Formats: sequence, structure tokens, C-alpha cells
Amino acid sequence: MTPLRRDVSTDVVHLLLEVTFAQRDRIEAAARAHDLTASGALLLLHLESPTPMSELARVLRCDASNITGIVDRLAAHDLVERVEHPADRRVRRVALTSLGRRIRDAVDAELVGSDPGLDALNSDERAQLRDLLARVATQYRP
Amino acid sequence: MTPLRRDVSTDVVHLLLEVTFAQRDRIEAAARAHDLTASGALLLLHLESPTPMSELARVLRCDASNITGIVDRLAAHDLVERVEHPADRRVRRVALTSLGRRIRDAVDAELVGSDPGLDALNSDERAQLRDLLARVATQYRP
DNA sequence: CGTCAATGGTTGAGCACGTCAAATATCTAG
DNA sequence: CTAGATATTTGACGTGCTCAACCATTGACG
Repeated sequence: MTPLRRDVSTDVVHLLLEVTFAQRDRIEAAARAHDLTASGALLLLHLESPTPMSELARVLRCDASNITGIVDRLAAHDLVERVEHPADRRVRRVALTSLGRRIRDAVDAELVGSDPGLDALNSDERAQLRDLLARVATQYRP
Repeated sequence: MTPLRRDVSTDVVHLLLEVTFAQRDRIEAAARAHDLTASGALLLLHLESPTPMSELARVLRCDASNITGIVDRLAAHDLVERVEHPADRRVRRVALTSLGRRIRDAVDAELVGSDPGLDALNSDERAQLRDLLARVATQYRP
């Protein structure tokens, strides 16, 4: 009983929106489980190596002044610290503390490990979905 | 050059998160293009027929008191109106105005029509993605 | 009937997020 | 050295979200 929809693209976009909505919730939940906000958690996840505030703003697509507050709150919890840039004294790089790295890894593990969405797919189908999403995601990148 | 990652699920979840992030931006943009906030736009999109506030809170997964404010702002722009429930005078159903329906359809069309993600896929692949996402999305539903 | 718990909605407090404009500090080009 | 660009912070302001308190209405039950 395949649906006789005329426009597959419409369906795909609507499904993407539905999945987006669910993922937003999962991020909220994983963040709250570690006493974080969603924005704080997302920032941590993007923090592999010490990163200038301005680049975080670019990656997270928001105003730089916004990053100040989020980093302030993370720093207050000792998850992150501002370190100076060796060559440019204007920039402050944000670095994970050891606690921050632990929390970051825990949040990441929780997001990956607890996604009920994948339960519907077997191994081959997951690989198929991975390949399709990889190509879709490329289109969104700058 | 297929990546030799050990865990396909990890990749899929990370890609889902990346796509989620991009979609969030697309919703923001489509909303702003019609002088809406993202929350207002999402509420409009979920508004097919007159719907009680409490159900909107359930669907949008937030506190009922939150809906009050969002509906207030939408109503101030004449996109939505509160109508009384014939059988239960406690209930206030939120209904699209004719302007609201126009805006809602425009936002929806914009979201569907302007997704660059699908440009990477041909027709068969879109159908494949649709089928996979449909099964994934089912897992998220209550 | 009359009472009372449950339900739907609103209000107000309080914090986080997000943008913008303005200020400061530092860099870089000329 | 000076002028303009860049990185960050601050403050103002609106929105999003939750929670607790409150009012109106409903439905069940003695």
C-alpha cells in the first residue's frame, strides 16, 4: 500500500521536518540529563579542539554576542575555559576542560545510543540511509 | 572511497543531527520571510483544522502556558483566532484566519520548494529516502 | 442537588536565547 | 603613525520555555 502521493519531494521534506522536530527533543533531553541547555550541549559537541568564539558563532550560525553568554554559563560549570590565542590577542579560544570533555562524550554517546529512530532499520538499511543523508547534508554546508 | 567507520549508526545519528541543524535554519528563514517566529510558523503548520490549545501543547511538546503567548502574537497579526468549543466552554480552539491559511501555505511551499538538500538526489533516491525516513519517523511518534 | 477533584486556559516570575547597536581592544594596511 | 577592519563584550529588548498560582468549567459521586 504505497501512498499515491504525487510529489515525493514534498513527502521527503515533511519527513525531514518531523525528524528534525524529534531530534530537537532528543537533544533537549540529552542536554537536560547533564544539566545543560540545548545550546550549551550543541556548543560542546562542536568543540573538538580550542576554537575561537567567532568561529563558534559562524558554525552555530548566530551572533557572536550570543556565544559570550553561552560560554559564560558553560565556564561557570567548569566545562569550558577561555584560553588566549598565541598570535592574536584579540581572539579568545574556547577549550574543553577535562570535565567538559567527559560531559561532551557522555552527551554524544547518549544521543547516538538512544535514538529510537534507527530501531526500525536493519544494518543494510542504515548504511543506505547514511549514504543518502551524507549526500543531502553536503548540500547544506557552506 | 567508502569511509571505514566502524559504527554506521553513529554516522547516521550525526548526519541526522547535522540535517536537523540545517532544517532549523530553514524554518527560521522561511518564518522570518513572512514576519513570523519559528515557533509561530511551526504552530501554523500544525494547524489544519481548529485545534484546542491543549492539543497544540501536546503536539508541540511544550507547556500549555507557552501556547498562550504564541497564539497571542499570531492573533495580533490576524493569522489565527480563538473560537469556542461547542460542547466544552473551557476549551478554546485555535483556527486559521483566511490570511493565516495563506501565510501557512506560503511557508509550507517555501520550506518544500527551497530545500537544497534534495538537489543531490535523483527521483529514485528521493523515493528511497522517503521510505527510509517514513520508517524512522514512525519510531518517534507517541 | 451539592461538593470536589480534574481539566483547559491564562497570568506572572524567572532564566535562556537571539539580535542589534555601541564600546573596547587589538591587528593590519598604507 | 593613522585609519579601517576584526574579535569580543555589554546592555537593551523581544521571544521561548517552564513552573506555580489562579479562575472557570466539567464530570463523577454521595
